[in-house]
Amino acid sequence: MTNGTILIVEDEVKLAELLRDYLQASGFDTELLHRGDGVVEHIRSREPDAMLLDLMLPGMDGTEICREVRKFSQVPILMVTAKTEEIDRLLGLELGADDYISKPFSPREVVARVKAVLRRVRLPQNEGPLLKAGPLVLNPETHLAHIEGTALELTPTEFGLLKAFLHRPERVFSRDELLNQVQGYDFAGYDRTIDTHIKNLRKKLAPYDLDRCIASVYGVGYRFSLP
Amino acid sequence: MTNGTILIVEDEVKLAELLRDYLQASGFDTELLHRGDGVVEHIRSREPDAMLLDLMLPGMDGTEICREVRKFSQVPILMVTAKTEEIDRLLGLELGADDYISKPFSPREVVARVKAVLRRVRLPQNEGPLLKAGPLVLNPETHLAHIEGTALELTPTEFGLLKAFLHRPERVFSRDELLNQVQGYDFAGYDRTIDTHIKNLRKKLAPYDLDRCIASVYGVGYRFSLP
DNA sequence: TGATTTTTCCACAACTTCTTCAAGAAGGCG
DNA sequence: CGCCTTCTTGAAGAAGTTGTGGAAAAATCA
Repeated sequence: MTNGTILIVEDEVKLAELLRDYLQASGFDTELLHRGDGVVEHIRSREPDAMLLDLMLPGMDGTEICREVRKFSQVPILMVTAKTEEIDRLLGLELGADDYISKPFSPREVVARVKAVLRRVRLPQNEGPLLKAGPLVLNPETHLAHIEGTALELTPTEFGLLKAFLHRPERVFSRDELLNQVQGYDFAGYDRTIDTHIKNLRKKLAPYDLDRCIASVYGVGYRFSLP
Repeated sequence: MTNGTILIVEDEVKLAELLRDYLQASGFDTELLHRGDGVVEHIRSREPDAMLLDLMLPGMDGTEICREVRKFSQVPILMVTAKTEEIDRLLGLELGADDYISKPFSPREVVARVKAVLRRVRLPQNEGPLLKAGPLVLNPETHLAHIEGTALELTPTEFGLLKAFLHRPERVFSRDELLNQVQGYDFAGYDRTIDTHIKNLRKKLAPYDLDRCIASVYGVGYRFSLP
């Protein structure tokens, strides 16, 4: 299995081959181009996973390539420039590159940054621990709740309740357990407080006909289950 | 704040003290050892940020120290040798040192090379690729922020906040997490300091209509998300 | 050092959420 | 069916959280 394919666009052949060797040693496939013209077509047809793009190229300028590619692809682009000072200028151009590396660089560093960019790009895909039940989706990380694409506005307590329920659907929770879960500590007050929260939660779920998913178990507590 | 702690291992006391003075003038903390034995233990317990290591030492040889240290630590080692010709031999030994300096040297040069080594070592940790969200671009390496081509003036704390946010958009950060992220350590004081920074950050983002990207999540913390 | 920037702290207002309570509805049981 | 217990629900005050301007303290720069 390969970590991905990296396109190297660099007119200094020796340098390009050095990068190729290092990237291959790290488990990447590589493709080499030594001129700027043809790069855009290459990306369109071969669809590499990332591109190392030298700024100064015969045939077609790196900035131009970047702009063209961004019209149709979000492929990660790492721009290689001759001088550190140039990076600020390039940033101002809003080319849409993902990283800028100035020469001279160590190949090891380049590999690290390619990996970093890929990691970042791929991150959003492997989603975190989502809690789902039918059309209902809870994301503990973002503290957002959705039903069929529309956001559900929940208070912290309501969110905590639903989280507990979705974590163990069908299971009956006593009021004490729910309070504990939601407050993080033992609550000494009125022991029917949770009823009110359940009420409010049901009200918010009602428009989606999900309020009846929260069933009360007489003398015991509450249970969440899909119809 | 100090730039780091440099361990100087050099048996000529006068020379060692000269180096110490120059390094301290450049903002480094220093530790001096005049014998080879005990260096390995010193590194293990004190964990300096880099070491200047003379080759010829009473007690334990520099090459031997280098090999021992490399068994457990990647601390940057700058080897100091009596003759230029020796460097080639040392290179052949594959000691794992990061730089070789031959006597006689100017203290100024040594400081420069210490800085260079530290920069090289720290780079991969500190900087990552560009952080982007919509029109907003953060460059962790240069500590510059841009929106639509114009620079955004941010204080270190504001930059750190935005960095944390852009690193994980959508995710909710608690105030503790944000403080930690920004200060690098646990902060015990007023627990709403972060609110003020958020306030200031929002103010700076407002001209671009990006202030509403920072949403407060009641009872939890703050979240950054594009509209 | 003095000037400037940055960070921290505070207090008040505005706002959101939580808790409490009481009355009525519904469930369980002989 | 009666009686008792448990649940639902609306309303209102209590409690907690956040936004904000501005001042004090600390750090940084020249």
